[in-house]
Amino acid sequence: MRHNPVSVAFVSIATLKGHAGRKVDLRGWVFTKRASKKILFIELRDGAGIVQTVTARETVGDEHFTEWASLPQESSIEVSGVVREEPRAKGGVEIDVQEIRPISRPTAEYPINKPDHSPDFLLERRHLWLRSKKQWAVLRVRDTVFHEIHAFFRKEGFLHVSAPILTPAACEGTSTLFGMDYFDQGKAYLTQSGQLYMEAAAMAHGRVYCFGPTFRAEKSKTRRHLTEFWMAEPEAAFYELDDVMALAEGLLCHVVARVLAQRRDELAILERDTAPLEKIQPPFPRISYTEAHALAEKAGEPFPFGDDLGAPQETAISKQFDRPVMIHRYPTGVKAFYMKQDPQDPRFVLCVDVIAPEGVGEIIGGSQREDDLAALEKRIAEHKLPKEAFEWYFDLRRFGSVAHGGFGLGLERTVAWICGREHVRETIPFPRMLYRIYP
RNA sequence: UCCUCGGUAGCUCAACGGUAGAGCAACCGGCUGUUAACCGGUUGGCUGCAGGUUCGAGUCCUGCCCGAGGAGCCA
Repeated sequence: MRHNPVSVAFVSIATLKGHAGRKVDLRGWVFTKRASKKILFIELRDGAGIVQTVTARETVGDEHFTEWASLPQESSIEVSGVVREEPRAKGGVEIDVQEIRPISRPTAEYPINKPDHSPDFLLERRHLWLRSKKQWAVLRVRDTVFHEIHAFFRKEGFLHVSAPILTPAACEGTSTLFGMDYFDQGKAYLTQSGQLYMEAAAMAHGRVYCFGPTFRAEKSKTRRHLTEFWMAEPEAAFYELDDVMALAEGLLCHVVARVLAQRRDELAILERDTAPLEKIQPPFPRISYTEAHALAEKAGEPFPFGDDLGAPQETAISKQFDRPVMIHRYPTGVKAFYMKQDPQDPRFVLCVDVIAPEGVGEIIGGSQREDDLAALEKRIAEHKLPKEAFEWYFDLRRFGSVAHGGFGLGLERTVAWICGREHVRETIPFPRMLYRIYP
């Protein structure tokens, strides 16, 4: 069935408008098909876009017409035809087919054929689900978010530094880690944060960030959790909490603006209302934990003062704003050991959580770090963490300690928010979750 | 780990304790500038697994398996 390739320049569907009136060669997959006696419509998908092809029986003859009309969904094909401007078509152009050359016919019925499948069915076939329109759009937005996070940090003078994936011990000592045997040196773990290593790198380069996969072995079963997800973690020397908040605000505004500029079509495919995204402009509201506590109470979601905010509280608070909310200065007891105590009030630490609007929840967690050696050693002891493992980390305070801080941004939650997706599992190509590691 | 809900045709779901059904998909035919096309027909089942109650279980009971949502934890 494989034909002899001739020296033909294949055209991308994304650039078809510039070829109006000309004959082109395309290649891709049969996305949808509607056939009748005289006319055949095949939507061709080539990865860059989708275009409807039109085949007339009287033009191509009975034999060809019958053969091409029988091509099942997801057959791979080459198409030769003339580009015609067509106001009735979705993309403004169509292809008048002269020839279709099948490359490979499916050997079984394509399983994803109607938009009424359950999440479990689709996740089991994630390798095929990626081809469908909305999933295609989500990954393109994700690509832009990924790229623009890098672009923003470079613009702000941050150097990319890769953090290790394998680590000797818990970074934060809170979450459960994926462990493995590491030769004769005992256990190693998949990283849950590159932050501590970024603190070291910040003392070498001033402003740094890492952006890589992160692993949490927690048995979380919610639409906001994955066991493997991607996190961007900037860290900067001489940064105080206000600087950390300004950086987070700048990053989110930059990313949203770039997605709006570059991914209009994809957001339309996702039926995402872009009006809320247009509002993502500085300044974001900044409220203290104490203010958040009062706000939650007023919104009918009270919780004990001193406790961490739960998902219902976060949702209730974020509903009262039209842009991300920064909640800062949480009680010491509910936050990680490395966060610096507030000199104004030692009951609190200099941290910030950024809650995305529209119910997605926390997308950023950050803080100013404890830069005083004695205070840090005390916190390590309070959290019952093994002091020996942190000797290198103490060195950062022994040799020229300075104020510094940073945050972690969850890529999938950010993409879920921007794309208006219910669940983070749709925002990563192959999600790893509590009960799923296939495909 | 806990709470709630679910598992029936390839898919999405119905079915009072009394002969397992519809829509979609697939296949065949018809028709149409179609676009979640439409119309007619055909095919399609160990009702998650194991036991129990009953004249009779998809339905009731017990245990297990699998999944979804939420809680906790976090990004």
